[in-house]
Amino acid sequence: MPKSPANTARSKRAGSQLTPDAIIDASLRIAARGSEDAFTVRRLGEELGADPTAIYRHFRDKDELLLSVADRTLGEVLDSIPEGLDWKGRIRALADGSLAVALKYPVVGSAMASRTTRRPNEFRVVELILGAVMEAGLEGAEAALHYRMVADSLLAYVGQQAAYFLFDAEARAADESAWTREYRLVDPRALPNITRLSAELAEVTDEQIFEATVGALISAIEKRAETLRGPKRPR
Amino acid sequence: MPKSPANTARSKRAGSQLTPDAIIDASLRIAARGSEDAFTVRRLGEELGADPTAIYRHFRDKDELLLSVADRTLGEVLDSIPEGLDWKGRIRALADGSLAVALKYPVVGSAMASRTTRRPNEFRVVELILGAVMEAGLEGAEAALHYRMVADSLLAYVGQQAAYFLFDAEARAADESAWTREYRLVDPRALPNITRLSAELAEVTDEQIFEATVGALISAIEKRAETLRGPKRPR
DNA sequence: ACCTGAACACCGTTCAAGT
DNA sequence: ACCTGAACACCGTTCAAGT
Repeated sequence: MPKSPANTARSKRAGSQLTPDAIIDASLRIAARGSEDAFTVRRLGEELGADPTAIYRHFRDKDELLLSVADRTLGEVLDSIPEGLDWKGRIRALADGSLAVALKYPVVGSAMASRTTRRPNEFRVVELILGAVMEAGLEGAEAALHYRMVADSLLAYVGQQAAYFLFDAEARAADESAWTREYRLVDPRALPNITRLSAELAEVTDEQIFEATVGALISAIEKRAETLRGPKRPR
Repeated sequence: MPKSPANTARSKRAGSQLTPDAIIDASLRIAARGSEDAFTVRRLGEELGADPTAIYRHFRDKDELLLSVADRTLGEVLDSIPEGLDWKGRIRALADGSLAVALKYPVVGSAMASRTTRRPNEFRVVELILGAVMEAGLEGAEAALHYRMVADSLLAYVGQQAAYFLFDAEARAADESAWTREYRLVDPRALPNITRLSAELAEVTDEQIFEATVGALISAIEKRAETLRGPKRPR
């Protein structure tokens, strides 16, 4: 903050002072551009108006930067969850928020899906899911197991969606036409089920699939809690 | 097959004749080495005893090669499913087989989890799952939706497991210690659920999680079929 | 104390040249 | 008709040199 005459106009030289937060901000701006802009160290330098290698002064390597970026996006997910929901509502809100944020920053969502960030917001998510499964009626090892089921399944699903979203538009269109076109042209003798359902297969939407998946996870928790609560009662 | 004196000893020059199948075989050999050996075009050339760029004579690019390799591994999964199982058994066998094969060839499993190969064995897998959900009692749009739920969830889960397996041993160990160590050192006031369950969290196994996830998918199908079959009957 | 820029060891892919 | 090998346009990261 000493003399530096004007650090607004030419941001390159004078007011450089890179900070971890500024680097994370720039990373999110690039990530939000999806498949239009690769998330590279050189691109990041450009976005910051600094030398590409400057970030190594603030993060050990690209992986550590990505973990920090991921934790920030986890914060966005947590902020999107309203207060006062019951356990099912909280899990649904977490699921919807995770998908939305993963599709907003697809590079982050796809790269971090199989990772553990071990940063503050991750702990808050764990706490949230554990609270939900305990409110549902699970305890101890059962609560821990079902937390992992929800967390791992959701993260995997959302990560794959983000990875798919990262393809450029042409590659995605080719994949999608598989459902609408190629499944209709299949040998009816060898593949009778596909033949019979080719029209219905083309009409399933991503939203329906996600809703069914999240619903399956919630039902599993509910059912397990019921079984443990009243093991005597016949069905 | 003309003169070529000896194509056994020095496989490099004489008996070159690369074929797509030979390239896929070599790819699987490299993929099976997991994190010990990167799956690169140059490594593939080495494994084949040929110039790295020779594969471009048989595959448009690395992505197309990977899709072909993936379809071969799908064949391995299908071959591992025994005859005569009921629908639940077939889905479980498919799930177990997919996980096993994805962990056997982690590069393939992780790269292909968000893709559609549109090759023969993929159609056979679709046919199998559709048959299972129809045997469970679902039809039309419901069968199509639940097929997608099973396929997408399973593929995502298995793909993430494979991606995680691709880290080298040190990085994995660091991630695992998070469960056993860092969760015990958390602020009990801010994160009471984690504090209470830190011991149980450390003891959940991957096998339990996968079993719970697959069970949740099967239960969801069963429950939906029940609801559609007898909509009148009260619970 | 932080940033720069050349350099290194990698990638996937193209293309003229060989046989 | 297929393979070779130099070359290109990229990567992430290191390190001596600048300020």
